[in-house]
Amino acid sequence: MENQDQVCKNGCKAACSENLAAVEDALYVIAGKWKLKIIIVLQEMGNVRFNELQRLIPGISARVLSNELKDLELNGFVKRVVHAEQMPVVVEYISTDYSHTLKPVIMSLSQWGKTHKRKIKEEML
Amino acid sequence: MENQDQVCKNGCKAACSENLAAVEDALYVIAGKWKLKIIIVLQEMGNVRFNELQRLIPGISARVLSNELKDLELNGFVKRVVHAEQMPVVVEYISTDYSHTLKPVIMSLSQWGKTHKRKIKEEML
DNA sequence: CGGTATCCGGGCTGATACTG
DNA sequence: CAGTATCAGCCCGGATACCG
Repeated sequence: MENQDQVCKNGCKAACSENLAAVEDALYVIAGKWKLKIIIVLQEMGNVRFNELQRLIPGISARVLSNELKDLELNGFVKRVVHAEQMPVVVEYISTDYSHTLKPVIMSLSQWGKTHKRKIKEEML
Repeated sequence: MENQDQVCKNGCKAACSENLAAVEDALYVIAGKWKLKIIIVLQEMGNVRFNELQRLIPGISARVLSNELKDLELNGFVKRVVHAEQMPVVVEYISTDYSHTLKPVIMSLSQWGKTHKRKIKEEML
């Protein structure tokens, strides 16, 4: 029986580390306080300018927003569009098609966040 | 038409900030480099002891693991079980029922992580 | 408007050593 | 085994000022 147990545990370890690696890969790109939030806002609002973006995401500073946007652009989640025809220059950020592959992740997180908040509130009583 | 645009944008803002808040609530609890990983391992392995847990999660130090586990226990994701009958004392950590409500989140992240990795690999060529 | 440069403080972290 | 204590470094991120 000890043997059976061991066999099972080892099987679990394999499945486990596979999942672990996949989640790690995902987290590597979208982890952090702001990345997902920026993606959400851009997906829902369409095209957004820098300062408006900052206003829509409470608490983020210009420097951090700027850095995050560069990162997101590098990873193909965000496109930076410059309208040079206007003065002063207008810059807009839009979400890419690829960023929409994150929809399931965002939905499940949002869903869980809602039920979690409900649970917390009930516990307060 | 400018008006229509404005109406739409405002509608989006409402929906947006709702989603934003929900995701924020979720991230508040499970964000960070380790939390989800610990939960995954515990869910897949059943009961795991401290040092084994550390081995299963490459890169985590004892101090950090200890802190994360306390956090997770406080938030109801993990149960700490002490088997006092044995010497030296055996401590096991197990995932709670509530932690299983995160399954959809974990699955979507894992799924996305896999396809993302595939995409990255293709881009390398 | 759309950022960047610099300064600076605090917190997280790894390393190491230690305990019951 | 299952952690905790201490310390030093460093990176993140806020505040502020500034630029085209």
